[in-house]
Amino acid sequence: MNSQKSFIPEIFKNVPLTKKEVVQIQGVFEKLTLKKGVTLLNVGELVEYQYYIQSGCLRTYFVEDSGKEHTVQFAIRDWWISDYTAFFSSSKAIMTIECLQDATIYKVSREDMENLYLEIPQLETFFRKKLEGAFSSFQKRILGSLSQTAKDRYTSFIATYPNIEMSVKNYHIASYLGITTESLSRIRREIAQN
Amino acid sequence: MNSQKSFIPEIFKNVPLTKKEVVQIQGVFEKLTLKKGVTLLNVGELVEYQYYIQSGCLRTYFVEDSGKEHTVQFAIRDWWISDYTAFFSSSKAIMTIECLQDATIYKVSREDMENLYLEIPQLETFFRKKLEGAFSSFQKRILGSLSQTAKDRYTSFIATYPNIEMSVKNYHIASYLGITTESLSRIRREIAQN
DNA sequence: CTAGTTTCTTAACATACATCAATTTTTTCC
DNA sequence: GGAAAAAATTGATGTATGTTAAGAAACTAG
Repeated sequence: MNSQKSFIPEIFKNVPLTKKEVVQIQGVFEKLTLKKGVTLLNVGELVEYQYYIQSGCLRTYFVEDSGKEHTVQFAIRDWWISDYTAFFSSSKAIMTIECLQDATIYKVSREDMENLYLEIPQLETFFRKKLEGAFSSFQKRILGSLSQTAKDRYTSFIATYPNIEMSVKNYHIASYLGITTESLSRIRREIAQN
Repeated sequence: MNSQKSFIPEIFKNVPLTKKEVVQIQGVFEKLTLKKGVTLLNVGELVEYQYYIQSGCLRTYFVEDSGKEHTVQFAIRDWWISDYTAFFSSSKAIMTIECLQDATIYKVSREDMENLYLEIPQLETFFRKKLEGAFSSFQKRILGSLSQTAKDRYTSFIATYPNIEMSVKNYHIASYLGITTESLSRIRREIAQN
């Protein structure tokens, strides 16, 4: 039945794993295919899973009382996504995860991962390092929001994430940068002119 | 000589450690006492250490070309501090760490920690969970900067970190919130009046 | 291919916060 | 305890980005 190559070595690149370990890890992952527009996680739901993106594009966003949306994270090929604040504390989602482009993803529960860490410590190291990278990115984003104009933040965004820019709407980018779609439009015009 | 109780169980609260492990860990930590005003890390220096705060108050800040300062992190009792982006990648500091109140701290190198992780996996779990918490805080801060007014961010700040507010200058808080000291002053007046 | 819907753009006006320039208050330290 | 330095406050004015409202452009689905 299972003639296709395992996706596990692809996810855990550079992590040395025995065949037995690959099978064991594979057992706790579940494949999902998502259509554009689908909601993967709703506000108020218990967040038990995080998701590895094999293809497609998703975003996590927060909705204010006023109805305004704020994109916290985009994810494309080889990224992970969840409402991490809720995931880490096994609590209820305050954010929504939406599929922006048809996607193939793998889900895994926090509980299963924590159990695997005990048996395969290099998995914990793998995720710790991912987390260190994400921490640095967030810090950079905070610094940007403190020190850069909207135009500079947009320019950095498209330079840093050209693949994301391609697959999302401008108003998604605006809600990630913390500006209105109208302001982004003006910024784009300004950039196009000069 | 060493009649005082080890500080290690205090740092790694809730981590089960044998006496031998405590001694081993203790061997890679070094105690420092800092006077208010001292700079612990300068821009351009290789970042090999992170620091655990036993008492006192420090901050990490970034200086723009224009000279404007942006506080990225405060740290008080039982917090850790570093220029983490540089620390995680063993590269050069882009930020400065400054002592704001006389402090007693413990420093440990990334290399020593990574080696300890291999022998004492529960230390890696401890730091991974710290990192998860820090990740959530950063996410919350990004959401705040996207969705809240300066006044709301200030109110949240003093509610969340009353102990920090006590030990730092208003202009430090302003530079953390991403506003000028003049704006913070107006916000404080407004709050005092109502 | 066309009608309807979604997304993007533009313009006029509003507002939160920044800037500049004093002045007052608080802290430091001899 | 008083002079000097540092920090906080205040007012007048400027600016980046938001808001509202409309229309143009780009998709989507029958």
